[in-house]
Amino acid sequence: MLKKNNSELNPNVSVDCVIFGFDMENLTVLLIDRGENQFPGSRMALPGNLIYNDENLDQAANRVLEELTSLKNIYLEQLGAFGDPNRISKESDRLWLQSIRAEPEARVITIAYVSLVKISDYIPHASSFAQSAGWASVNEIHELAFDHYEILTAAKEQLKRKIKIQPIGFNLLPEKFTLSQLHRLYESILDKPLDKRNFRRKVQKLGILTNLKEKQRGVPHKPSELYKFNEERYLELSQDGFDNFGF
Amino acid sequence: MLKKNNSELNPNVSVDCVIFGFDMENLTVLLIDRGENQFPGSRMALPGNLIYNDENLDQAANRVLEELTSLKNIYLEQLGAFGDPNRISKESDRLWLQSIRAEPEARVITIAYVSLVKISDYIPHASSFAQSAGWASVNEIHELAFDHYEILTAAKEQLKRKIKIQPIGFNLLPEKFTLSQLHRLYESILDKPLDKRNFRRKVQKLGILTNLKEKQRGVPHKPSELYKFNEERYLELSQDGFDNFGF
DNA sequence: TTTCTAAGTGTCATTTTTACACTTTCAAAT
DNA sequence: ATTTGAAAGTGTAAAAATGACACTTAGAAA
Repeated sequence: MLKKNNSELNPNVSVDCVIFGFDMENLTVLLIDRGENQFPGSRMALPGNLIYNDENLDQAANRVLEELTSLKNIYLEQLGAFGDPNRISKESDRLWLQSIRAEPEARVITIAYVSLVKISDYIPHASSFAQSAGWASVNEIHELAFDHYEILTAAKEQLKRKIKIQPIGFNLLPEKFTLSQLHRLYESILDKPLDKRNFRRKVQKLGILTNLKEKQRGVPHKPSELYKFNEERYLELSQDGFDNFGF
Repeated sequence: MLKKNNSELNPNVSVDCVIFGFDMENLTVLLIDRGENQFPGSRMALPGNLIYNDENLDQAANRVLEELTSLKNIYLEQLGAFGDPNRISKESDRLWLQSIRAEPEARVITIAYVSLVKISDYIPHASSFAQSAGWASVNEIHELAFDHYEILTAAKEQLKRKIKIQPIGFNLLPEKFTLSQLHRLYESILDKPLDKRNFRRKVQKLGILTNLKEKQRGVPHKPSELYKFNEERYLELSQDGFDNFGF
């Protein structure tokens, strides 16, 4: 194989996944740990990998997501491309690439994806080159490998924007959930308090929740009623331009 | 130079630009013409080109935009990445690539950008490989080269979404414009009629228009007052979370 | 039976939205 | 000079949405 320097190579293209979860307290994101000693300061990274030559970008993201979480048919949406020529040139990042990539010096342009998963469905397990993987509270993260912090920030903004317009938040909750859980989810994504009564009124008026007529059990306070997201109803309403959750 | 087939090559990465204009009647988009005979059905394409190895994606988009329109400091925003392995495999598209690319068989992943320009500022001229370039009414376009029609569709949707939230529409109008022109612009982007009085009330209440106290001249009807976009005022208002144009 | 905790509930004032039709001003034509 | 055509510009009332606000209830645990 011919050795080339990076200016002779075409760029590599990767996908990186911002996989959000919700632990009933805070918005969380799935990170891989690159190991204790080698990468001081930014051990953690978003999961991602190079794309295959015969798959499209969505397929690549789904594949990487499945390799990481064993989850299929998950909400997944492209965030955008990140391609600064220097995005991989921090010394610790270069060392890591040397250990995992065939062309460690090549420029890497990455396509970021955002995914929302029910945290309960996810069985954490390390992937090939991650020493471990796990959830971290989004607002406790201040540094990540490469430009992943920038990607995470953009993902949070996209999520804020989208959740006001489409009922994607349900992807983060279990099948059965309480209005209070939904309320806390919106507060943690929008990062501001929302009035309880106004929130409930608004959500209920949308008409896309089914009251399961079933109560929480075992909680040391008044038990909440359980609801589920009514997708059929949502699709009906979507027909005639229903696009505002307005929080 | 070693000859490689496409599965041995890393992908090429390009930028394609969806450059919107407004001719006071309809939303338009800048297309290049690949020539009469060779590419029946889809002569027209979005302007775009391969990125350089030492520039980031935004720089590449700005460069390509300037090469095409000689315009600088233009509203420009990333739309997303399009990377289907077959996006360049239509026969007519392959022929064209053979005439302009060093690696015509390589997979090309493109990063699409959306740009808004004042049509009056643009002096159309053909670029290196375009026989000509010019504006086309967006809703008269039904086919384009590669996956460019798909990109255009996504760009229209992004524009619809954004114009409801940020005052980017002003980028499409001349410095001085009438409320009716702004009204028509919004109608043509949102592709639905908007009530004249309600539209005016809403826009005026925003407080980001300066009335120039100056009238249209020479029109065969009551002349309109002219306005300009007040950017300073907009930035002030943006401070405390002003983000809804709500049309 | 008391205590703790979160669930659940209604009203009123303000703002926003929607629907709707006639008068005004200019240029061009007669 | 007068008429005509064409778009500019203007107000109101009813309905809907929003925002602010505090007490009662149901269950588990002590």
